[in-house]
Amino acid sequence: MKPVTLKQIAETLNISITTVSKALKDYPDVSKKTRRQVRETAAQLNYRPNSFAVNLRTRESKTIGVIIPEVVHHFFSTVIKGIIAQAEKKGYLVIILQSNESYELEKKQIDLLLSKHVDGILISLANGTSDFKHITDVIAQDKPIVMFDKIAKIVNCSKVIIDDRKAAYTATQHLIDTGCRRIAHFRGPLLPQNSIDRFLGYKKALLDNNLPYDPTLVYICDCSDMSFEEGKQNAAQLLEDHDDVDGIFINTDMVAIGAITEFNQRGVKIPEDISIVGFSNWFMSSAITPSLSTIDQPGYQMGKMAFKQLHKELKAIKKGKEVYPKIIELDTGLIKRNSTKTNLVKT
Amino acid sequence: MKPVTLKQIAETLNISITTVSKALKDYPDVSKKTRRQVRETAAQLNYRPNSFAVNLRTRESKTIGVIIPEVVHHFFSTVIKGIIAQAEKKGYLVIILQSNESYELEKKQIDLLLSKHVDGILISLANGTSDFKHITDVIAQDKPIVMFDKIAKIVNCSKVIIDDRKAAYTATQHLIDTGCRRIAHFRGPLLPQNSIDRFLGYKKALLDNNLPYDPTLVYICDCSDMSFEEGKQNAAQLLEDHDDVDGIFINTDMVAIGAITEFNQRGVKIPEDISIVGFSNWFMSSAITPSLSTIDQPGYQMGKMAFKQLHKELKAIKKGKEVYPKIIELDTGLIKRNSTKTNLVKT
DNA sequence: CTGAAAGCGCTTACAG
DNA sequence: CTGAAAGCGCTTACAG
Repeated sequence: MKPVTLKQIAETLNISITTVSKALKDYPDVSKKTRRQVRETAAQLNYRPNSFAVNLRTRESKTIGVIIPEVVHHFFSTVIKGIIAQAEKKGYLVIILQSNESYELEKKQIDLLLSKHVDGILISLANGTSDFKHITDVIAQDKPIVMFDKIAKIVNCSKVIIDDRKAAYTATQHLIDTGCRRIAHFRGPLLPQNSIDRFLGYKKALLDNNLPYDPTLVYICDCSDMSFEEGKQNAAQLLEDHDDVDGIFINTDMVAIGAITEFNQRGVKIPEDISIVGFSNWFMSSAITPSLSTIDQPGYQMGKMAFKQLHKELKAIKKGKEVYPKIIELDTGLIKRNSTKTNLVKT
Repeated sequence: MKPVTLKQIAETLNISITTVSKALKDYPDVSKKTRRQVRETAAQLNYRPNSFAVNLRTRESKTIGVIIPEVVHHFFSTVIKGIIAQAEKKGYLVIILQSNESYELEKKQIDLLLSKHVDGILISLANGTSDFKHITDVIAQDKPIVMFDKIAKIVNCSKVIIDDRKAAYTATQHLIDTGCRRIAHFRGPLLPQNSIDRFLGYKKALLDNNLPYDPTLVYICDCSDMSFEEGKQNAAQLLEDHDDVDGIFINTDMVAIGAITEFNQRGVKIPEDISIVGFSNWFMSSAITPSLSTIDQPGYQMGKMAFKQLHKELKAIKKGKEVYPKIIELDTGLIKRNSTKTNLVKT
């Protein structure tokens, strides 16, 4: 069954293709009667415009691309959900690609999306990405690109982020406020801006409270598929290295839950012996025992805002207006649960 | 900066567009010299074929659509990962839509994908879907569609599934083998085939072992966002209704983990008082205490196979061959952990 | 080995 | 109010 075209509608009604096209697009210069006839016939024949032809003419695909390091990830899949929902509202379709944290793949995928002529791109950078030419190339082509979560400060485009430094500061301050004095940090990989910022927030909180910063208390984890295991391993290592630690601020909930599991198995009491604050408010954080104090990271909202900003820029470009990159910072909150003690009165 | 076209390359080299096109596509009837020149110029100008024009001519978009009930879901996001990985290998891009378990949305999304002229569709049905005209319409248009996980037996298309009934039977049998005699079931919603099949497998295992089937021991949960909470609630309700239950087979791990959490809080001993088997082998199942015995459900593999089958059909259709729907059944396995007792010798 | 021409299905400036 | 015509960028059957 061949798809129905404008031509067929035109022939059926014995009028021109032009008029059919106009009638369907509600041009004012078509008689009511013709318009009605055309619409009826189109419905009857189950006409669907051929989007390739439309795209070729209008130079719009009504499709955007999303590149994300990892799909199987609660935070990222929540962001995707936000993007898809918002995009659908505005009539956009979403192509999803995953970089597996690889710079090479990310580069290829940008190329792929560009050759598919997506209208714009949403990206969260791979951990391995330290060169940004593939991104600036997109911008140079006048295609809007919006970064979210894992961004590059140096690239001049819109970004949707949280204030990782501030959030980490709050988390660490909470540990201090509840009596911790020797606080370790399980950080993320070295390159990504957000793991750097969380580390800096941790450090600043220590210094502002006149607590010494001790680099041997900082443990790195890749936070990839194995992050639950990494949490267990780091926790075990920490117990071996330092018997005086009384608090840990952990880069991400999954790792924190690994650590809690390890401590539980070894009979280390949380929060009595060691208090823990995680990051992201993964739903399992409230399910584990003890429940995990953590920072709430609004993934759905982030996806939604990222698309909204992209859409704004899309519209601006279409009108030939200048686009000014915008940094959108979403609020985070500290969620106090049972892995930290109740606040002490500040002295 | 306007995109480079074949015309520009042709003008640069003072040859025809035809020859440029042929040279880039490795047609044999182009001289080596011309081919080299064209390739060089194309690279220099950073030529990218306009996919709309190509699609319009070739009637292929090299894009497929995926409709899934929920993106923020460990099993489904794993399937998506498998689909994307396999599709990328074959040069296909993947548009992802989520039905939120709504039949109405699902219908609209099929329409959307069709009007975007995706080459084929992969779908896991919404819980609410009981009419399949939107699916058979796709098939009638000679577009291949492959169902996975949540399928409709009645629709004549390819499907990638597991044998839910058999897996549930195995899970229930394991409870019986380890000494349980009064076994409850937390099942999924009423419509989806896989929750029906899991229920039937549970029932059959009871009957085959001469254990009475008691409908009051079957609890329903929607398994939506709230499924962790549902597990807790059902567990609490079960304790109130029946104090003699010694085992539960639970439709999905997330619900099972909710139940475990509730039992832990109430001091019900697992597996001594109540044994539990879940379904899906979510990674948290091995993290929780006690770790959860469960059925391993190969999500990545399922996504991979679903795309592979679609791709096969795409190629067949292109060659004008007949397509024969195929049912692909993936293996599952019982994973014994600490929420069930060690096997007793069968009497 | 090269190229002129038709055509994919649509949109839109222009003429009447 | 209607329609002939050009053109988006490509592919390919055909002629030379």
